[in-house]
Amino acid sequence: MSSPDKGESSEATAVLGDDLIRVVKLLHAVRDHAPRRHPDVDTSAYPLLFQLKDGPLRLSELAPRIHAEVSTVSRQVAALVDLSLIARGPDPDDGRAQALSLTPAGEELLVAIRNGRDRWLRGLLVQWSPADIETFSHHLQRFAAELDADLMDKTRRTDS
Amino acid sequence: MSSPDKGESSEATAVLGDDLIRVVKLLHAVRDHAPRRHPDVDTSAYPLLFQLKDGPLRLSELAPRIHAEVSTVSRQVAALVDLSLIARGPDPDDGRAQALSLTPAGEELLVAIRNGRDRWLRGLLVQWSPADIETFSHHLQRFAAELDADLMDKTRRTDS
DNA sequence: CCGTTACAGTTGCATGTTGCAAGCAACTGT
DNA sequence: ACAGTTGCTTGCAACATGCAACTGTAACGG
Repeated sequence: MSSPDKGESSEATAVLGDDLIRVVKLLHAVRDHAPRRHPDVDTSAYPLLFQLKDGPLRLSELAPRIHAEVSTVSRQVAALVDLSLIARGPDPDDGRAQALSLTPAGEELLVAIRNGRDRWLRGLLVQWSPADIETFSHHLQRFAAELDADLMDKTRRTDS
Repeated sequence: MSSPDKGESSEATAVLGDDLIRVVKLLHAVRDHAPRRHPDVDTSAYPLLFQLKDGPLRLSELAPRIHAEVSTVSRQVAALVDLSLIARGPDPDDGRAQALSLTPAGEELLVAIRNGRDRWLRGLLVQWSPADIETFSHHLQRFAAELDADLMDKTRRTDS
């Protein structure tokens, strides 16, 4: 504590870890102050909407993508269907399954959310140079890829 | 979608936002696969330990730092006291308050957690150049600062 | 010096979310 | 046609959390 051992080259990742956690915590806290785009839609529903952005998905496909249980997602989907934000379509290949897709209202909400977040981020980073933003974005993307691979590895090992 | 409108300078933050959320989600998911350093300590207790790293704190000081209610933290603290990971000391200035501090066992656990996370991160970033890690860390730190300021601003405005 | 108000922390209660397991319906292979 | 599997829903119980009421201590004013 008394002597800052900056000399250790291994320290880099340690401090990175601290900041990583700090950012996660902060983002979580900020989320509670974000303006509501829709009175009845909780932020926990956003990931669902985002996943459906690129086309219909089955429930069983949707659940693992948001790292949640099927039963949980089933309930969340039910709520969003009641709000007419997503629709259950028939799956062409399987009568049991359902093809979940965004309704026009759902897409609209998704755009509103994304725009709002974008506006907020832009305000947050006004003082950043475009190059810095670019680099940060690139690193973040790469980091996400590493995480994804790591997680894939870990889940595969557990499922064995 | 068909035409990649990279020309729009505003697009940069939008994609950054997506990746940001993606990383948060992934980190959350990875957390569940992290090895347990202590059988009875949940990951939700880690923030408490980290906050006490730099010296004793009152409960009322600790709670806002981890963005939680006093009552919740009170229970979490009670659990950790039972495990002898943190200790309640008397506050020199105020008999009602308590000075929470890490016990030796608590510090030991904290070090173990931090080391484990560091090892994991280092493995995750083996293919990154030290320079990239450095830059990423720096940007992350700066981003955390922006977030902090934003959050401070928002909470202050709400409390008014 | 004593009474009143303010503050630190704890606990009871109600609420909301989650995971597991059982159940139902539909598909697949023999 | 039948057995087993798969996709999804729902009942149940456990858990964490926030709010409000409570206990005990300190600070303030007469």
